[in-house]
Amino acid sequence: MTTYPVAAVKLSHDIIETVAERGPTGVTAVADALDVPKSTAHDHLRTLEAVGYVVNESGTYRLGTKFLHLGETARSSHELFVNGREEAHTLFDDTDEKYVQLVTEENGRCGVLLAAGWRQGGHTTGTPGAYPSDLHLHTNAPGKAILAHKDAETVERLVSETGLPPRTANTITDEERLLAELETIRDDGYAVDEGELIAGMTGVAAPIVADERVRGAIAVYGPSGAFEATPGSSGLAETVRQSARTIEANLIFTPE
Amino acid sequence: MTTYPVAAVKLSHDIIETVAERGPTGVTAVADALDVPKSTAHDHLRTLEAVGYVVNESGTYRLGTKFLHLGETARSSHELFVNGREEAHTLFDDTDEKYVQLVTEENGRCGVLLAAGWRQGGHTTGTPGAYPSDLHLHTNAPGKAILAHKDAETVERLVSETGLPPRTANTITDEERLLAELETIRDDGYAVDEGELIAGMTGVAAPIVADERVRGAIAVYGPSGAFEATPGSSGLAETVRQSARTIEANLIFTPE
DNA sequence: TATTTCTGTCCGGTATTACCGGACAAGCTC
DNA sequence: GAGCTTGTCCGGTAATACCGGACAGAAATA
Repeated sequence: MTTYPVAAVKLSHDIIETVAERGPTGVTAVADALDVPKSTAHDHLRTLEAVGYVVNESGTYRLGTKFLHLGETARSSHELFVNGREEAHTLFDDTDEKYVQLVTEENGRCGVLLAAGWRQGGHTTGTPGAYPSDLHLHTNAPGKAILAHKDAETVERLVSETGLPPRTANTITDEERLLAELETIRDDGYAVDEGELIAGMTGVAAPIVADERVRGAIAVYGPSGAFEATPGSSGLAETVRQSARTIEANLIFTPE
Repeated sequence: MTTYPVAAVKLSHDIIETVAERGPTGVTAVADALDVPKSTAHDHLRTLEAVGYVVNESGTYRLGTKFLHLGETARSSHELFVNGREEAHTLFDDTDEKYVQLVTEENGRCGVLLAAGWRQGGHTTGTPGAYPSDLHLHTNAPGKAILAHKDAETVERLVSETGLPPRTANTITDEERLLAELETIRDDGYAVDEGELIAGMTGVAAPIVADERVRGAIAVYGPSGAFEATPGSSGLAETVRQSARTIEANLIFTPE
């Protein structure tokens, strides 16, 4: 069980999460949802408002745009994003009608740095779609690609800590099968997800390795119907691997 | 002086802000920057890590991608963004080589919901550039457009609370002049910023009003040289106003 | 319109806990 | 390998986060 040295911060986090889930919410609704006194919820909301994390609009609270600022700052300071953003967009342009993600690892979970995909109307806005949170590594292609390049003991530790919770019926929940698949991924140089994260969605991902360390992975996702029987036999897997290599080169050749 | 009912949350906020400014930072650096004991900084960083706000990479801490998720959630739940996003991109496409922003008001500051502008390489990524934080309303075009449609007492309150801090030499710092300009903005239907936020950058903004209430503003910015002598005489101001009207219509006609 | 029942906000006491000094180990740089 | 860092951990205590209760105002009821 993870512990929280500063309990108050954990509560504020839960409140933010609640407001995020419910959209604009009142004090009592938040208090009820988290089963804390109304006054406590109010204390936290007031501080969160003072620092700009939430906004008070005549009684109801919503998330502030400060998170957009922080999110942008977070990824702009990430060398994988800086070195991979352009190539990810190139890959996106090359693989029509699919989604492209640039993923790193954060505390044993997937951290999505870039998600291109949503085409709005006619023109490509290129604006990201969803930035999912709390994605376990074993549930998707980029996560597995990352996992495949970790030491055995790290994998063991992660599995024993968090287990292998399923997302769909196809999610790998058996450790034996996971380890076998990681072996395959190392051999092939890419990972495949056939409806393991989202039913009906297939993905191909290639790991990004630099200086003997996995820095993340780049992935292409799309409706399963849009893929060849085996993504490896089509050129797609190789295309994704090429993108990964380009980013690896950027990482290595970039000064600092 | 604003007060913080839960001091611990305020400290965590300051730590996040510090990490945001400095990029990947160690415990001692954070502690020194905020003048708190190393152990206290560590306590907070550990909790922030547990909730996913920061990531620990072998001793140094960086911001987590969770902020991207929260940022996206924040604006997706905002009716101005939902109803204005497409029109903002259309406006962006119509006004080449400029920046477009969709702005709301948050606690007397500007909240940037959408910032289109950065063209990467040849293809339009449309991906947002900067999401600035802590922008006072009087320092820029969309802010002034919003301010112009607030009650006199609200304006008075905001000015007396925060004053009129300058950003550049052109920023309005005199209350008389501000009030006069707000009058002009109401008459014209648009606001102009000539190097008041950023030296050498000119902007035109139109307020977005629905149900007797200012919901925000939409703005076009660009290098001052790219603008006609007076933005009003060119068609630009009218173009921006049209975009604002379209968004107003979306806001009013959208169910709920 | 009067009444009831919500809401969000505020206050002050107390027991919890956040803060802090100090100590440890591991990774640097001379 | 010595001397410096660094990040991490522990436990006591004084500060404070939490909570019950009370208030005013807005809806919703009648």
